[in-house]
Amino acid sequence: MIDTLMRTMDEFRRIGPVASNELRGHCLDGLRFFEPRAPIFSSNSYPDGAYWVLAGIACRHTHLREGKRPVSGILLPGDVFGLRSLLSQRHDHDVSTLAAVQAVFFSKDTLCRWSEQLPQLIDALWRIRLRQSHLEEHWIVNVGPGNAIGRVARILWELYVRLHAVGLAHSDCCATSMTQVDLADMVALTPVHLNRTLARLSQTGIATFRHNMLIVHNFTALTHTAGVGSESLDGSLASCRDSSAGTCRVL
Amino acid sequence: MIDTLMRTMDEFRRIGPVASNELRGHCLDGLRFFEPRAPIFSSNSYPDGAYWVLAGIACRHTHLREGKRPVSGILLPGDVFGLRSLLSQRHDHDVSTLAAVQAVFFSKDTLCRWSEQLPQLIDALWRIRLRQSHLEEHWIVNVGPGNAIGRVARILWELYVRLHAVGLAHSDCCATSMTQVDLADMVALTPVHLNRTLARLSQTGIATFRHNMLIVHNFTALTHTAGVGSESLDGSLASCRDSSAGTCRVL
DNA sequence: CGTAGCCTTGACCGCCCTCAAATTATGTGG
DNA sequence: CCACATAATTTGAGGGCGGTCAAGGCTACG
Repeated sequence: MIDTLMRTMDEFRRIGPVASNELRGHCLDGLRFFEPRAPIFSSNSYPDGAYWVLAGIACRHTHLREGKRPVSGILLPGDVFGLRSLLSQRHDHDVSTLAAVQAVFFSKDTLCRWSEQLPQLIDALWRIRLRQSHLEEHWIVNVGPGNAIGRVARILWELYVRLHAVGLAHSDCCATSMTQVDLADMVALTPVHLNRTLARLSQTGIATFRHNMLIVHNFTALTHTAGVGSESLDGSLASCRDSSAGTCRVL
Repeated sequence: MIDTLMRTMDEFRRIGPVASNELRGHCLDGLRFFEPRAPIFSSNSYPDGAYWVLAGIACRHTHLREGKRPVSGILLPGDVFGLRSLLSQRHDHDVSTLAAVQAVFFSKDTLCRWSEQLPQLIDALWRIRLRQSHLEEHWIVNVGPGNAIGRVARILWELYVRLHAVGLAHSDCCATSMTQVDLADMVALTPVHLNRTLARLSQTGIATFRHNMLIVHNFTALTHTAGVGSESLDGSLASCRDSSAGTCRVL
């Protein structure tokens, strides 16, 4: 598991054997476990470190009055969170698990030390974070305009592609660990209307979502329904990789 | 003008006199001008550098079929753009001016050189970029759920606060250089309904938007209408500052 | 004075929300 | 394994918010 993620990280930034060993060693010390449906970070608390997800599924969200709980991102194995909050000195949103999560904790001290001694590691983490930043922008573009079916298709598309990328999908089927209420929060629809929209996607033979399980019957149609942006999103998912073999540190 | 921005940058990251002079010198060489309503970056092109806005107003946006043009961020003096695209090797959205813009161009070579010799400068630029990242997340939280009046209030609130912060507002009045169509794209409403919503805000004595000019009559009510998130947004705007006086480079 | 862009207003309609209830999973203790 | 409680999904009916189409007014500029 760790090996797979290390290879993925290496695509973002070649970190070399020394840093690789340091990181691998830290994965043993800093490993933490979280129950399903448990909070990891809460808003307005003060961060003391960052996490690297090894297994499980989590999400970024906030709590609004009236019970609204908009979700602003999905965290899968290989993703990093808590990094940005270290700079801004405060969490501006919550992070909670959906499925049970294993994550490696990097304390602020550890990160500061690496920043001096193994800056390529910090660079790699930032590049991983950067990819999420791209996804967030697509989230703005897709959750704002567009009708219900387009937004839902967009989310299912992202789930399918990303879960596949980290090996959490088998053929056209993936376990999302999400309820329809979770999905509703992600696309800013009511659970009732989300359910109707899912029914439409199912009736048209595009995708089915039942019991936390997503089955994509027609990926081409799903991509098309999700609308423009999917191609570029595809690029975003693959991007941030360090094709220049890392001559620049922070760039 | 440059002095003011240099001071602001210094709050994000103390960069010292050497870097300060280097940056100031570069502001003369790399200065570029853009007409109002002109493109600066276009999607799917390949980036060769980043910009630091000295004067004017621009925005990030994309082009969707059906003429939709969702806006994902506003760029004001002091803001940085094009930085993230350098890492991902491709622009995933457009940047266009609203008002005429003066911006300093940093070529990829320059940034790479600084990355080696004056890393605190790169760090400062990233911290500035980071603040925008916070705003983007609030954009997701606010453009998604919530009704028209809340979304519009949210945008007017951000405009008012940010324009004030960079001295582009006089008392309760600011020139936004935006049409109602621009605003409509920012909140994902049709121009028609945006107009009605603005009328409501005007009738209730909260704010008026006419002829590119925003006048806030009741800031407290505007903040309240914009809803929760404004307080934390306030924090985001002020955050990312380097209160620890910069012992860590990238952190 | 005329044209073009922007703003404003009206009428109509459909998407999505709200409220409510029925039905089906999931889990827990007996 | 069953009875029960709780959570999640499904379906229905009705209404409001915001979209769409269209026409008219305002402003700027040549």
